[in-house]
Amino acid sequence: MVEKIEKINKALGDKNRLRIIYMLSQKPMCVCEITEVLQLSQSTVSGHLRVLKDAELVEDSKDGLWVEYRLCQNDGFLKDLLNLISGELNCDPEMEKDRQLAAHVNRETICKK
Amino acid sequence: MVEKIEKINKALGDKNRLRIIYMLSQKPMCVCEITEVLQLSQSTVSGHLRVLKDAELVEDSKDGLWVEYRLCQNDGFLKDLLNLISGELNCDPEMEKDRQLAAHVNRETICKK
DNA sequence: CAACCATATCGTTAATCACCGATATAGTAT
DNA sequence: ATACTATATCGGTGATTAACGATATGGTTG
Repeated sequence: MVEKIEKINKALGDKNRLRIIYMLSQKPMCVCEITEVLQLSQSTVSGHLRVLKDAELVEDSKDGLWVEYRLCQNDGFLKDLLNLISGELNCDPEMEKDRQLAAHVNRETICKK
Repeated sequence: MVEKIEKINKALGDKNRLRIIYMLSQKPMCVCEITEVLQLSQSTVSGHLRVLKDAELVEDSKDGLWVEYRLCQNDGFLKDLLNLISGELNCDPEMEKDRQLAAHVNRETICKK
């Protein structure tokens, strides 16, 4: 349906949400880790994740106190789309920076203060 | 660059622009023909086309009095993306309706009054 | 059960956006 | 040159959106 595609593209039409998608294409992350990398308020990040989840680009699960987010990979169309976009973002230096930060970020360390 | 992808997805994050993209995936069309199918004001359609052109999803050329729009197909990423989305839209009954209207619409007829 | 924690939701604000009618533009035809 | 025509641009309006701080939620731990 058009509305579905519209919603997906709207969700992907924001830089910070693209940053989230790109990081999640590397590994699942919890909200505090994503917040740490993006340097936005926790409520803003939570809002972005809601938009991505509403568009069924992302799904979540509990890990103790944390909520872990990961890319939805069931649908063929979605998988193709996310691969295409992640592939394109690979060349971006800003994404490279996020990727390195994301690789070293740790939920226990972040929340231990 | 992220900004480029962001702009493309923003452009595709609107139902009427998706309708335009889908019609153009069938054949090039001029503004008055697109306007006729979408049933929006001419200025609104012109605005949508500008957004699509700014995102380099679409290009235009003159045909006498008319301006004809077509999909950009040079870039590999863009081609893949547009194929993916047009393919998905194929199953949508609303798009099917647009396609039929678009097939029978004629610039001389529209402007002959 | 009480305190605590990570995350979600709420209320607000400033910015962006879709839409329209009216007008400007630039090319064609008379 | 003048009139006409298809399209682009302008100005305004109501709706949506990204951001924040403050607060609510609901599960975990003491």
